[in-house]
Amino acid sequence: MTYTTAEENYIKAIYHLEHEHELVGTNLLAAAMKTKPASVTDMLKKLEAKKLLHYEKYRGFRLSDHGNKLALTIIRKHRLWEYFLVEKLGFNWDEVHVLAEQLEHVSSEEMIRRLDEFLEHPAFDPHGDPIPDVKGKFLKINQDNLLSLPLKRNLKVSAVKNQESEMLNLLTQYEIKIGTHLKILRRFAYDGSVEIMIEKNAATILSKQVAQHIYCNL
Amino acid sequence: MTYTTAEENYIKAIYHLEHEHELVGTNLLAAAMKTKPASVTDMLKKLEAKKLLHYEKYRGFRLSDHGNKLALTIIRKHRLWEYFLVEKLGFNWDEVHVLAEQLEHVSSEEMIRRLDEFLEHPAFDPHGDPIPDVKGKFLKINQDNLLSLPLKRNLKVSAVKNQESEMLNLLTQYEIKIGTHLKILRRFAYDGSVEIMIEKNAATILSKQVAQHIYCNL
DNA sequence: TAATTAATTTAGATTTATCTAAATTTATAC
DNA sequence: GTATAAATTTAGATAAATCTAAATTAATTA
Repeated sequence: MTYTTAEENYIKAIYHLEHEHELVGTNLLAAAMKTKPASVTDMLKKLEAKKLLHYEKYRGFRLSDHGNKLALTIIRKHRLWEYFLVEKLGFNWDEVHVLAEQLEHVSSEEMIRRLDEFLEHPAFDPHGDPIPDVKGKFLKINQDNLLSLPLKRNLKVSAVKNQESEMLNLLTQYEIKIGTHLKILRRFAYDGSVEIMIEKNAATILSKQVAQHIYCNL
Repeated sequence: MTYTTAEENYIKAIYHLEHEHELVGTNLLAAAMKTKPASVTDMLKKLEAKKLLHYEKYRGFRLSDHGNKLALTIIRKHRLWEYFLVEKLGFNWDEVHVLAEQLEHVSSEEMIRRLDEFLEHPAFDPHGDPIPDVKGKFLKINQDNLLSLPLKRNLKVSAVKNQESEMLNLLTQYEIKIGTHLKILRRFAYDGSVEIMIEKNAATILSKQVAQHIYCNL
């Protein structure tokens, strides 16, 4: 079975939304895909016909096991290419997401197997996200974002869950990257912003918007 | 300006046909693209609108300077990816053409510049074809195929101009690859076949079909 | 439970790509 | 130079993708 780029992008988006939201509907998916709900309905039917999701009209939809597996192979490809672009070609972590979106649709199981081998089976991509193996398994680490972690503990940045280059640029500005040590000093209820100390530097305040995408482990 | 995959494939095909044939017409191009002449005409108009070729209806067409430049960048991408797949991922030379056809359409000038650097600026791809540099320049070597080269001279295989894996497989069978030394013993007028000696082995006979795609220099 | 609102789907229009068959132009033969 | 053949283009049909607007279903509220 082969899938179009559009189909693959839908499957990937549904996978991510299912992990980020309790309920995933046509409207939410339309917003994520930057298209209209009517177009989403059309695609849902196509994806159901290809057995990638369970779908009952007006009631909802959910990835099938098959769809879930496909999503993981696409995510695997995406993250392996990101790793390649940063580690081998020397790109910055904020430049690779868009390129990987193209490369992930190049289809060859064998090529990805060999790429994985060439890169020596990396477990995490440059943003700290785990790379699924051939079977779709990946390491889960105990991590949470700066809005929920406890104050005054030594934290280490493990992932950044927003890959727009504007966001990643900002983090570079703050000198925050994967592995950076930091401590949460306090939170401001008024706007949700968070005061942190990065490594041994002076304290800085991050907006709620930024803080919620930074994940750390203790 | 951006180009669709279909447009890029047409430009590449026209470039190759212009170098292999005196006259390139709608029918020939249709055959090369495995489509119908009417579809070719439609595309020719699109490519002319994008200033990639000169076109006068019923009279003929030819790549513009701009189109020629585009063709060379696509060929550059294709051959760099082929080199990567063989040298870094360990593919055989007969497996990479199809993959490179997909990778060549991933668009990023910067990525190709970095890939070229990572590969240390290779001058030839795994089939012996020259890789154009950023400006579209490439090394030209004095080579000819086994149908036209002189008898009883020491020759070295410099390129193979047919990248179907059936052909490349056959060559592997004969133990012929880029760099192999051989000598032409005689030609048979009846069917155009060619008797050669490969390295220091016993003599073998190649069909005209095979011999015409093997290029050597003295 | 009926009325209202929100979410979702359907129907039909639009765009793009490609095909077949017919028409046109150019090249070739007599 | 006219007739014939070959190459090319045009016109119109078909299929896929995506949109707008209207219709339908489900959820919410009184």
